[in-house]
Amino acid sequence: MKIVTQADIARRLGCSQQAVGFALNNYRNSKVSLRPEKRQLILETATKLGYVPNRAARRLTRARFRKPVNEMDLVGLIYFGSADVDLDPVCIAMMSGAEHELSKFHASLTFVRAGESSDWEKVERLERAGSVDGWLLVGPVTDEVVDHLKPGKLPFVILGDHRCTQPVHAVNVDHMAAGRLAVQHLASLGHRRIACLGTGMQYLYQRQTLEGFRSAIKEFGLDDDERLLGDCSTWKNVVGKDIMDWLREPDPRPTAVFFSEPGMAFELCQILKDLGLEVPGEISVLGFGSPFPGAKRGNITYIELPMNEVGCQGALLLQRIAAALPHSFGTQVEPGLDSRMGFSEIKISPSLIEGRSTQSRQNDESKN
Amino acid sequence: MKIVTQADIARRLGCSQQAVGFALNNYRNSKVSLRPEKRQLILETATKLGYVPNRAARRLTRARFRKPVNEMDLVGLIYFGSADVDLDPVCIAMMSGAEHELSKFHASLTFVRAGESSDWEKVERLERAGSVDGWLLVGPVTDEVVDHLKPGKLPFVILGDHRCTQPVHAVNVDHMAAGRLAVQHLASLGHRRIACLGTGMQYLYQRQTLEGFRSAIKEFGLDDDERLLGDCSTWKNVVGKDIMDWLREPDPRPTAVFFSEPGMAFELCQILKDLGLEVPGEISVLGFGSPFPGAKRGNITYIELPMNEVGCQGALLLQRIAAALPHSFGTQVEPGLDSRMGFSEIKISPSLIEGRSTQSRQNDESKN
DNA sequence: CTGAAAGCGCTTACAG
DNA sequence: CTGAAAGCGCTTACAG
Repeated sequence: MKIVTQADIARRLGCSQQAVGFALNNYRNSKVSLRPEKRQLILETATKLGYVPNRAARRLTRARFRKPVNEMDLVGLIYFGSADVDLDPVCIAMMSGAEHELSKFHASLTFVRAGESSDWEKVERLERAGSVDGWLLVGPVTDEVVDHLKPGKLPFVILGDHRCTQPVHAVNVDHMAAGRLAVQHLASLGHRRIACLGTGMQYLYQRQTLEGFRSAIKEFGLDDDERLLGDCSTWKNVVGKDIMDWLREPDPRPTAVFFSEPGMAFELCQILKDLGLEVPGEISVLGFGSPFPGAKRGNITYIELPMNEVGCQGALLLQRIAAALPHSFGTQVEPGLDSRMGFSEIKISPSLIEGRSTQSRQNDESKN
Repeated sequence: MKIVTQADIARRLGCSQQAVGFALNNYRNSKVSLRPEKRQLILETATKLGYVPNRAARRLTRARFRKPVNEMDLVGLIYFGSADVDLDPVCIAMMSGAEHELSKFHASLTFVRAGESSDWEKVERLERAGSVDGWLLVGPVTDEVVDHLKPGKLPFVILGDHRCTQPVHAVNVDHMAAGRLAVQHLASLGHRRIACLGTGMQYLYQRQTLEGFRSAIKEFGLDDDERLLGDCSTWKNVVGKDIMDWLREPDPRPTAVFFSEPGMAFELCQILKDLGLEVPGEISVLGFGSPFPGAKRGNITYIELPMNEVGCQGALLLQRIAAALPHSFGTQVEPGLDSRMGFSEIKISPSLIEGRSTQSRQNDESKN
């Protein structure tokens, strides 16, 4: 594969190499001007010859002018997690989304796994080798991690749940909204007694989901009964046992259950069936999460957590931060996005995917 | 972060920049020679100042001499799979292994998702931008994919199962050996009637596993009974139903079941329990796969498919192929690894992780 | 407005 | 043996 250069195009058209570079890149501070037709001709020739800017050369030139990156072409995704545990599918979904978004502006994503502290060397090497323009962080990111990254001066954005107390750029799913959406949907179907079954309050997302759930219950004036909030953290071991006990407890029984833990609603439906409860006839089930095994299989209504979208937005935010860094020349800095810029905490709204597990009886019959 | 260059080191020591480059890289054809002490001094200074070779500059220099890569620093992993399906954990495990191995020689891995044909543009752009040194391919790789990649002249290695008919460099788990290992382990525990439960013969790995299983059954002179080979492709819908029927069918009943599909042995144990069969008292269970949810939870003996290792070995193979490409100068080419080199099909052996689901009764009691 | 030049950091070829 | 130079492809500053 022959590498096509700006010089090749210039030779071909009998113009200067600089004119080609200018036509292709629109150097912001260049005093060069080109007639539109000529510009057009250059662009056409470039595509015809299959010109792709050489990343290495660009990078090297950047180094010369000690100019911070304003168009990233390589973003590193640091995955924090021990090497002997399988990669979290949620993190992988975010990675996938980020790659998709980056590819739109011809940037790519480098995967870096950081399991132990010695892996910081990898990260630092990439920074020193000048081959990465910014970082996306996924996993249990702590203040310590952030402090480690700051001296490198590269922009970074945290994707998903994290454990930082200092202000950072971050993108995550709006878990409060998810809890609220669950209630809102079930309430709109006429339910007034809605149960919420989770696996504890250990993680922030669990507390946030529950908070959203409870505030919506109050807001809509539904049954605010403590006994409707269940915990099934042990269900993995004793399949169904504790859940059955809990389901028998509240009187009257709820007409709908929101299962606020990703991906287990399918099993819940089985258990309800075993208990002799018809879904959705006697009890509606609303699931939660993405990726969600069994959602299609069981045709379950669920709240989708768009983790791909978190990755996409993270990549975009990183791009924005980079574009806002001060340039070496006098271009106007995008207002509010330079060093005085506040840190962005972007929240992505969940959406609801309708299945049959929340259909009212009439609808169910009319469709059969 | 200040970038430290060879020139910085040279200035500091009052020697030539070329001497520094030579000390650090051992340019193979250079006529330069250095006194060991001087060399040592340079290396020490380099580490003290935190010197890391600038990738972009290296790449650019490579372009000058039109020399094929012999030390890769950026490998692209192309993941073939539709964008709306979650990433396969098996592929992700291979990616993780590859990244780990690459990081050992200071190379990194770029993730490229190719779901539709338009994504070829991404791949080609990376090649034309000169920013990738080789490819690792995961997913349903076909001859068509390979043909698409060949003109780029970059070395590539396929990881895991694929659908190519032409000779390629590939690394995969040895599924035949997995089937054999299952029988061997159970036979060594005294079992003579071993069942094998899978989910069909659709995929090559399924046929291979079964082939290994059957050949070992014959080899060890165990019960070679067709009825011991079960299929539960429908079990996802009708939990347990068909499997129960099948388990009742052979008479006498098997004393052990090898579940030849990744990751469902835990559920199988539940079903056996429901059937009133004690594990491992009345029937032993041997699982299969990696990642394997529930293996630890259920303390199940299983055959581990080391997908990480597949990734590692793939990265190493790619490195070897690159190193064997002809150089522009007269260095000896590693024998048998240049263009006349055969294509490598590396098979990684699975290993067995012992749990309690295959313990004999005596052992079980003695441990309680 | 256009063209020639400088130089990023590196590896190699060439001259003393 | 050592040193100065060439040049990869690009972006920017400088001169006509």
